[in-house]
Amino acid sequence: MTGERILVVDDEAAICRALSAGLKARGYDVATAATGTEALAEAAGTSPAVVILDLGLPDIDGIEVCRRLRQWSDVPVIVLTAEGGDERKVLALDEGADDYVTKPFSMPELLARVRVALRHHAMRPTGPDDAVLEVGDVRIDLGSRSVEVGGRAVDLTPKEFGFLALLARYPGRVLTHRAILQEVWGPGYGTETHYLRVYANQIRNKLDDDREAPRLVSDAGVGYRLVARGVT
Amino acid sequence: MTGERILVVDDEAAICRALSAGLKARGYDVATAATGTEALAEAAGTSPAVVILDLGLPDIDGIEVCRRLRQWSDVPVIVLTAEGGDERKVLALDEGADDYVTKPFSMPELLARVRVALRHHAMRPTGPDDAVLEVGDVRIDLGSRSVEVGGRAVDLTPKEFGFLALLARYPGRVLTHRAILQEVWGPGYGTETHYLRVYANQIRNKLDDDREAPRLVSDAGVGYRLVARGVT
DNA sequence: GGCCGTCTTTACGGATTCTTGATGCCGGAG
DNA sequence: CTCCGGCATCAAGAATCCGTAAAGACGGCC
Repeated sequence: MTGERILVVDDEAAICRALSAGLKARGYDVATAATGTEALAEAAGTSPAVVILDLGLPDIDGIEVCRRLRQWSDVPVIVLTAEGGDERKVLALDEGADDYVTKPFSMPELLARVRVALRHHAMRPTGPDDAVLEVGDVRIDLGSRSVEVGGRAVDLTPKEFGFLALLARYPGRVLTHRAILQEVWGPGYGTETHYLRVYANQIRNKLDDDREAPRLVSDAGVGYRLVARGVT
Repeated sequence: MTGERILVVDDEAAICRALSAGLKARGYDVATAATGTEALAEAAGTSPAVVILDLGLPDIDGIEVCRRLRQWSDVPVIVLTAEGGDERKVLALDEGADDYVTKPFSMPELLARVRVALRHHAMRPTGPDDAVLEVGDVRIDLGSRSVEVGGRAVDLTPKEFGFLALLARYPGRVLTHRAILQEVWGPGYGTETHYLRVYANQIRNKLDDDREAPRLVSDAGVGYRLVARGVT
């Protein structure tokens, strides 16, 4: 098969089959998973271009799957579920899902949404799922959520890691206060720029950053960016 | 603090109002348009971060609006409509829409989808925020917010950078005092032309500009413009 | 219940940036 | 020639932003 790889996650075999058939007919390469753990393993192993995810999984909650996926990958996730509750919907979207379709769904529509997801995927910043980011001597492993600088392991808290990993995805580029807050802390944050000062400081301490030429640069009134050591 | 700008396009005033209220309550900056031509003009003029588009417009078909928008902009478009037909849905998504919500819709869900759109837009590599502008020997990197003239790095304050970057976006063209003030200082400013003299002077100093043939030219009584060195 | 790591909040000093006022220059209008 | 408006320049006070430390709040874990 030459098409993009799509991972279908659903515990009902009938739906899995129906989706697979429809997707394969359009030339996609389909993999399936029936449980959350299976889905995460599959995603890590085969790095699909799109994930179609049912929320009603037997082992892990679907939203939790989405959250874990987002920790190391930005593969587009289309949630597909029977539950119609607003809350779940909003939660899923805020936790990293890119789209949300309720059953019963129409196959043409789903296919169109898959195409949208692939379109987004195609114009992504860093190449295909890079689980390890490197900026200068800072090495960030998104899979194991570990960081080392110059070979020395550094232990960061979740928020610190999110902050640093976000900046590392766009090396040298300024990310605004607002963008960082909304991505790391979640929507609804956007004005608490004070958190950023506290965390930037903590990160600089842990990275053993030079105060005169820090790797984590702050642009007054705008935001922060991460640069290789010694570079502007 | 003013949030992201969102353009709402709908010919029913009631819906427009409802959407505006909900969005403004979340801190967004909302513009509205009731027709397709209006929408396209508004989008070109104010470059919103997201467009919410009703398909049932009086003049141009919504999908056509979407298509034309895509010819020069990659702003996320969320289609919002009463029509439930699959074909229209698929067509809209394939013509560049990023999401499709059918009425009646739930406000929390729509807001969540707006957040998804903003997330995508913010993380875009080659957005309008990533260009490198060059005017003569002045090089302006909008991504890292750095400036260099003739290879020498120049460090500007946020307002100085905003001033210079704005002029550089329209090389050789005059921007009026009012236009510059409103763009860099924000709406509500427009008469404080004195700021411009101070900042124009500071910028000229930092660029090491020749007083006889400055790169940053002031047109008496009108405004300022940026030209390549030695050119009128 | 007590312990511990993490997140949130408060406080303050110092540096940068923005604003504002004063002064001098120049060219055009009266 | 003199006055006046717009511009350039300088300088100082005000406001803002950043860095830093440390204490309180919260939640998970034993």
